[in-house]
Amino acid sequence: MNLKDLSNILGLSQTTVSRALNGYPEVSEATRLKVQEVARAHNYSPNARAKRLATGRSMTIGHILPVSKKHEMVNPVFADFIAGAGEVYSENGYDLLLSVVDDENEAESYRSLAMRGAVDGIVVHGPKVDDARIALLQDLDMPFVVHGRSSHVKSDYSWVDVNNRRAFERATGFLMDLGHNRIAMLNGLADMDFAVRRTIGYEAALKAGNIVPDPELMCFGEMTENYGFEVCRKLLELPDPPTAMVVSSIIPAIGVRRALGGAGLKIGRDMSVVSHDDDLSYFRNTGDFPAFTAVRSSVREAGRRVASALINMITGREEGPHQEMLEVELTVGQSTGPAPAMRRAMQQR
Amino acid sequence: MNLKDLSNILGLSQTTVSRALNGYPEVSEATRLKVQEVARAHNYSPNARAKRLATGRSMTIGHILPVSKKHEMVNPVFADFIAGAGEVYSENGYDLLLSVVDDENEAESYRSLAMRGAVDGIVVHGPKVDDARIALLQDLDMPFVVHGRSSHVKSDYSWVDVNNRRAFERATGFLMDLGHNRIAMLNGLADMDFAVRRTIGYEAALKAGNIVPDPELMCFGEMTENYGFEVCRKLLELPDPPTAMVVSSIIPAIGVRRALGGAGLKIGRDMSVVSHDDDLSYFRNTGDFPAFTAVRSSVREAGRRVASALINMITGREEGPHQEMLEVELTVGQSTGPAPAMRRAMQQR
DNA sequence: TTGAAAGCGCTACCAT
DNA sequence: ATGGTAGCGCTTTCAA
Repeated sequence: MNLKDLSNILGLSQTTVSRALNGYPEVSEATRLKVQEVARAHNYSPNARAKRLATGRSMTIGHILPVSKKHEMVNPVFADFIAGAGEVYSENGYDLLLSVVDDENEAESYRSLAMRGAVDGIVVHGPKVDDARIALLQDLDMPFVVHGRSSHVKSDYSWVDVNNRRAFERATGFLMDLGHNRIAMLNGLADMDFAVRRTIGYEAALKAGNIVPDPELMCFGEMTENYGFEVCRKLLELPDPPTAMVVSSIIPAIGVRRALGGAGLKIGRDMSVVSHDDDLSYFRNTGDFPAFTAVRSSVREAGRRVASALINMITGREEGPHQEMLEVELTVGQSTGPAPAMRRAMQQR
Repeated sequence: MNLKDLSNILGLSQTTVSRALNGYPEVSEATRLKVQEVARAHNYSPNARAKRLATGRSMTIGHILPVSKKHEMVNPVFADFIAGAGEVYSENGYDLLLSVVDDENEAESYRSLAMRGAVDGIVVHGPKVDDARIALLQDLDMPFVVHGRSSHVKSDYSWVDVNNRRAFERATGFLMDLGHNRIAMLNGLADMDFAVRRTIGYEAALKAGNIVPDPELMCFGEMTENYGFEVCRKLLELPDPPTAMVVSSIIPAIGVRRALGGAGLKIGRDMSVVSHDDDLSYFRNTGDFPAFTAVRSSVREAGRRVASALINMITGREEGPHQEMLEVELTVGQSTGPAPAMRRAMQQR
């Protein structure tokens, strides 16, 4: 059942039927209702391929997922983000094109998507401090929104970012309020933009309390469980080990817990830990970490915002670059509530 | 730059240029080289939208990711699978359409994809024991391949599955060889097909050793860390607790470790654990679990197989239903090697 | 308010 | 081996 068939059945022209179905104003209400009814009755849905050619838009947003050759855990944040973006796409009739490429061919993949006209816009994931993809997409004249930012890129572009600096400044300050002055930071890879911003926040908090950041306590690496484990072990072996740590994600935080357990230590008693993550399902309702805190960043919400912004740009509903900062809250996520000292500090903030 | 422009530049017809570019045999080698050269020089790539309309194929495979309303961890297996499938798609010029829907609207989503002609085929994820999607897709006349199977569906359909039954039979048998006779099973949700097959394997192994399966030791649930934790705690409180367990995934296995740790017990010494999972990155190189074993099921490889099969079906390279079983190996994944008792058992197998 | 017809950019059939 | 041309199924002018 295509438009021609449908219009024949209705005894109307394809033009009118098309207009009726697409909400054009110049169709009489009677006709519109009739058309809609018959369309539904015959289970008509317009052919997406034809529509795309005729309109010149693909109604598709591209997401590129770079997967490195070396086995790297696929970022769990990615899935959450996609879920949020996907919601918005469905609501607006967009499809989501997911391109899995190994990171060497990444540029080629963007280029192909653009030149083939396969997508109307692209979402950039995991920006580096100095990310070449931004210039590439500008060059290709492809609408895009970055999830995060790229500090060294000076041109104007659209982004939606979480306030990573402030999140880590608060997390660190929170621990300082508890009386800590040896606070370690377990961060992501040093060339990632978010990692740089988190470092800045961490250092700012320390400096505000007249603490000189100790390079020995500042760690960078891929955020795996084992990374958390190894780094925590090393930190514990220092002559003057930290008494608290801010951790970039729940995954290394699991490793931290394991390392501490191995040393007979306990989170919330012997080590205060603040983890920056959205997904607390690993720890939720366990009652195991009375002093375990989390910074909620709402990756899923970020996905929604990025998708909306991009669609608005594409459809011209929004002009210049969309730049949006999402603030995060510092929450104590455990059912048993925070330890007493922590609760006191919380109330001060 | 479109085909018309390009053919004008070349002084050839669109037909010839198209043929040259698409590898048709009736073009002279000289022309072909010339065309390819000029195409490259002018950075020509054929418009995907036009191509799709003209050929009647969308060169796109759909994956539907159902996300339930209640916060559920997005299955990490999904990402691995997608990575494998994505490779094959790239190699064959297919795009991957990812549709994120809440599980109530899932059927509608399949229907829309089919009727709009947005995809040439669909991959079905996470089949239930009795999965309605199979009949739906057959009804829609949409080529599809199931990752896994649906035991209660009697019709013939294409699937690629891991031998879950055998994996759990071997894992359980392996533990029995170590002398265990109280072996718990931490399985996935009971209505998932893979969970049923794993249960069958588990029971078969026990029965082969004249052990009557104890319902108290058989647990089903969503595979979260907390699930592993809670279940393990309950198991330890039994009058006659298990001495070993087979676990369905690495995530609950992490919870198991935590529960054991809380009780002063250690994997490999006080509790033998076999976990069925692909991703050992949580534990790799830690040397922490000399007796921790894993069944590698190669989800990524499964993604590749499913994608290839589907493409072969679509292009008619393969006839009837594609049904493929992937075997798994039982491996001791730790750098420190298995504990002595385990090593002995391994050698017998 | 409705309809006829010209594209959108490619493929594929039928000629030559 | 090469070219002319009729679609693919829709949208969108332009005319009525």
